[in-house]
Amino acid sequence: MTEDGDGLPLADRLARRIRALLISGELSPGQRLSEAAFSERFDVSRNSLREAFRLLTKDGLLRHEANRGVFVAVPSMASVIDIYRVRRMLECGALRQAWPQHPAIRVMREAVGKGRQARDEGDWRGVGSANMIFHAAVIDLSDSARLTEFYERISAELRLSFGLLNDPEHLHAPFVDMNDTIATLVEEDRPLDAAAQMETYLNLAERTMLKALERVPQHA
Amino acid sequence: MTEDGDGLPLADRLARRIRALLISGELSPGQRLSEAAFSERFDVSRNSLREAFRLLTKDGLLRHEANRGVFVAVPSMASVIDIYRVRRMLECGALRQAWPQHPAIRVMREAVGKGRQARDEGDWRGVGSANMIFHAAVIDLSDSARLTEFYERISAELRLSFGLLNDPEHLHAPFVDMNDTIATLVEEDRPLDAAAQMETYLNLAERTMLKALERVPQHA
DNA sequence: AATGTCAATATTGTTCAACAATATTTCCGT
DNA sequence: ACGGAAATATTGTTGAACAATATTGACATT
Repeated sequence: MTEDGDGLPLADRLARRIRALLISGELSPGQRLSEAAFSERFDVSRNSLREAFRLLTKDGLLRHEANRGVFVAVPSMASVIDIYRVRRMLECGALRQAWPQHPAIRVMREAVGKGRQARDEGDWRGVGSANMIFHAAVIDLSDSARLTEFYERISAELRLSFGLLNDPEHLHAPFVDMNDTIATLVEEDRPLDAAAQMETYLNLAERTMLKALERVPQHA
Repeated sequence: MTEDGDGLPLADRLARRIRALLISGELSPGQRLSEAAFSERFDVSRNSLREAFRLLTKDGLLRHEANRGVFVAVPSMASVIDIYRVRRMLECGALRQAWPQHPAIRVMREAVGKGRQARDEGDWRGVGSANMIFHAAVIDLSDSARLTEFYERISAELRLSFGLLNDPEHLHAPFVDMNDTIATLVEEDRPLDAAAQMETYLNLAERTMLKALERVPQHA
């Protein structure tokens, strides 16, 4: 189950591990990542670590300041707004041209089920996770490897923002039913309605997110 | 005028230089890029070069095979199809929500002018260049930094495919007038028509591209 | 106490040399 | 011509080194 990516180069594996730390919130936004400390921690050379840092910087998860080192990116309102702009473009676009027998719809439907169950059990983390799966599946409707990869990056960046919030998982809960509606609309071959519903969803989610972000103390 | 990006880290500057070689066709698809040869050529260490290679690999311009090295990516029909899928999503999406006073429209209009002039002078390279500017400006209509950056990557990848063709620039020429039409539709606040026109454009361009690619001998 | 200066220290940026692991080529016997 | 083993070259990764830049701390001045 735990695919470690053994064949991949060290830097890629490293990047993956650090990414996991980032989205799980074990590294806080703004925190400085010392090359010496991390190469020690992961027991790799500084050179290999630097390659990994570069990848994550390109993904927008780390920020690089010349001669000062790399820092965990600090999500801003601007970045959240931009990310939701991207999501509207990609997710609504994918839905609009969706075809009702597409295999990804099965994944969407399963994610809705998982989300509902998790919500009923009060498992907020599970709700969030099911939500991620749902929206990734929506992107898969477009059948584009490049869009899927790009969305992964955007999604990781958004999770960084969620990490700032004190009570992040509750945000997802109200959206389980909207996912259900969207899935149903696609299944019924009403792609335009599905896209419209997704736009409503994303606008609401964006507002909720920004509102929650507003009352986060420091952006330092 | 020649912004060398002096403040940037060496690896980034290197990546930029190599990228220029790639899209200008000085490095052919499939070609192997020896670490030793290139670190010699650019007078940098192997480590720095490897960092640059990693960035370009992430951009899809290079391919990395374990213990065998990096190669210039060989564009396939599949990649062209995927890229045009992305372009339809992004460019049509950007047009659909375009607002007639957006500053990017000025850039689009200027690009149309440049393209027309270049075409009339038989400057096919200029036509292609103007075309690039036009479509990048279309993306800018979305006001998303992340989409702009993503499109840059996609665009570079597509240029790699053009490099395979024997007579690449002629492909752009017929599209100058379509760009004009699209710009006009946006100016007249008919974003849906503009998007529809763009879809026609992209479908046609994709077919043309695939047809031209079909008669390229080796894909080795 | 607050501030500015300058040396001492730590960190990043980059290079180089080394070696293990893996590919590629060369050579040789059949 | 062919298969296979030895020789060679390349990548993967490490460690140390040093220059350039940033941070810290001590000290003197106001």
